Amino acid sequence: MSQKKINSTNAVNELYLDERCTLNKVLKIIGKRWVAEILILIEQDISRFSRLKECLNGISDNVLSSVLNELVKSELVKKEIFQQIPLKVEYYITPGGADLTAVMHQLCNWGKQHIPYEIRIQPTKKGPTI
Amino acid sequence: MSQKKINSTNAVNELYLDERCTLNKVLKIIGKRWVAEILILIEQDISRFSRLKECLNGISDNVLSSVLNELVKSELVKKEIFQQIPLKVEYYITPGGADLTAVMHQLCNWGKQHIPYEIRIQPTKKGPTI
DNA sequence: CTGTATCCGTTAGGATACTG
DNA sequence: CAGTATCCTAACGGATACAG
Repeated sequence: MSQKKINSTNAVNELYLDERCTLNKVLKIIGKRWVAEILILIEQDISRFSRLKECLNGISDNVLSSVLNELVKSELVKKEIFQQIPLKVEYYITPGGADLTAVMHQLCNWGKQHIPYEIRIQPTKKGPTI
Repeated sequence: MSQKKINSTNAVNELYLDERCTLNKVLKIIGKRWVAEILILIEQDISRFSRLKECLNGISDNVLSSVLNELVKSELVKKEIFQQIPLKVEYYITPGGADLTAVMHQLCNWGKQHIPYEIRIQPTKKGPTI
């Protein structure tokens, strides 16, 4: 990274816009439904497709599949395929993904402090909660 | 005021995630387009509707308006109306909102470290001077 | 100046059936 | 077991006109 005149309004604005842009990219990845849940489940060693589906009440195959593909593409998650019968696939979190979940846990803590409790629906299937 | 179909799978899944962890509620608020930018602009004392619109290249009135309403409703932002002619309104961040932007800056830092550089936004319009 | 009302195209999310 | 292919609908984001 090159040194810049941090005092100039120009440089400050440039930095700001750069930041705004990057933050946008991050939120575009993790801001979609199911993504945060899935990432944190994988962080907690729920590594199989079927296991993830068990933990996520109501998700359909294609949605889980597409989210996993996105996470792999974004390099938050690694996919390992074992060529066996029956087929076996495992997902792991990457170091970058783990860094991200750390911040997401802070987001979650913020929510616990600032978002009021509203409706409670019935407890759902087994699986670790965040 | 559109009413939601509460028995659709879509709404059920949304509720499920909301209940499962507040993280999903948080992301539902800040994960939409423009929301993060607007919140950070308000944090940086861009308090007027017209000023925000200037800073956000391309946003339309109704979109800016609806995002602001959401932020007020979520108590991340306070709205103060001065009954004058012409009308004057100011938005400022709440303590809870400020806490949230702090975490958002961490998200942003994560992005800077882990998201490869692509396009950089050109600072065409005048932005805030921090 | 600060919005709301309405309309409209695009996309995210989901149901279902099928495959290696 | 671990997906993909299709089709479908509701919600989102935006354009425009107008109002307090």
